[in-house]
Amino acid sequence: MKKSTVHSVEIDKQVNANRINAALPERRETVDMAALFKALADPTRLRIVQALLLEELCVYAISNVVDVSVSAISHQLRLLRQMRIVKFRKQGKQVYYSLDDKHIGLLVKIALEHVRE
Amino acid sequence: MKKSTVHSVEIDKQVNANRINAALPERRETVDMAALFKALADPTRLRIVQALLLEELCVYAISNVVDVSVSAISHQLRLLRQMRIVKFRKQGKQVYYSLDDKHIGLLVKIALEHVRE
DNA sequence: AATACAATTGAATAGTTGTTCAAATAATAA
DNA sequence: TTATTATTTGAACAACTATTCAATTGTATT
Repeated sequence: MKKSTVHSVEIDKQVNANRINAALPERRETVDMAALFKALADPTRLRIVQALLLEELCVYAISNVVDVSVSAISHQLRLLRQMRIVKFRKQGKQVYYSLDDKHIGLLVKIALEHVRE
Repeated sequence: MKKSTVHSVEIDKQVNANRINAALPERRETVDMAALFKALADPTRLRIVQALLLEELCVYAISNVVDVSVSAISHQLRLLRQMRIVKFRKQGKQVYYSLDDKHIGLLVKIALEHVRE
């Protein structure tokens, strides 16, 4: 946090903190970035995204690939929809989901390289 | 999940699920990837990482930059240490932290591009 | 209209997470 | 040694998350 002392050492540290903060993204951007990472931070959601990187799939198919109940998948798809990571189109009784973001594939690719080292 | 019906439609869906799963990373890898994203999925931790991308910093300095208590920062640094995202060196009473991962910078860069659109 | 199928929704629940607070280490200075 | 500073640690707590279950909606088929 920050002490209320006013020694020059404290002031220096504050100046340094301000200097570094000035070089960082705005807080709002950092919060948004964290939210993006959070969308990929769950194995179920990440598996959904990985599958959709390959092809468009309906909810039931996703449920089969990920091996998680249709209801749980639907809940997670809602989150991914709200984050605008996936989009969907309805065809008959089915709802087909696909990726709605060009950066996701890159993020997933780099993360995979990371864990394979 | 998966129904116990044995109609050919069900079998087809299962075959499809297997085909897609075969093209995806192993489950263990997906779990590790999700853990990596999770490390970046909190504003406090992400801010720490962003700061360390610029320069090595001691705990107190990080606390000032991020504007979160030293204790909370220390707890988060422990997580980042366990994930091998940061490393540290001790110098006198202070502990200096720096990044220990070459992929992190790229992930953060792409995420920033994403939120800036 | 009635049935079946695909997907969504809301409530409930167990498990997880981030912070605070107080106490404990560790290293240095007096 | 005692005091001071930097950091870590553990317990506690509120807030959040992912799944399950039951009920519901929407669409197509009979």
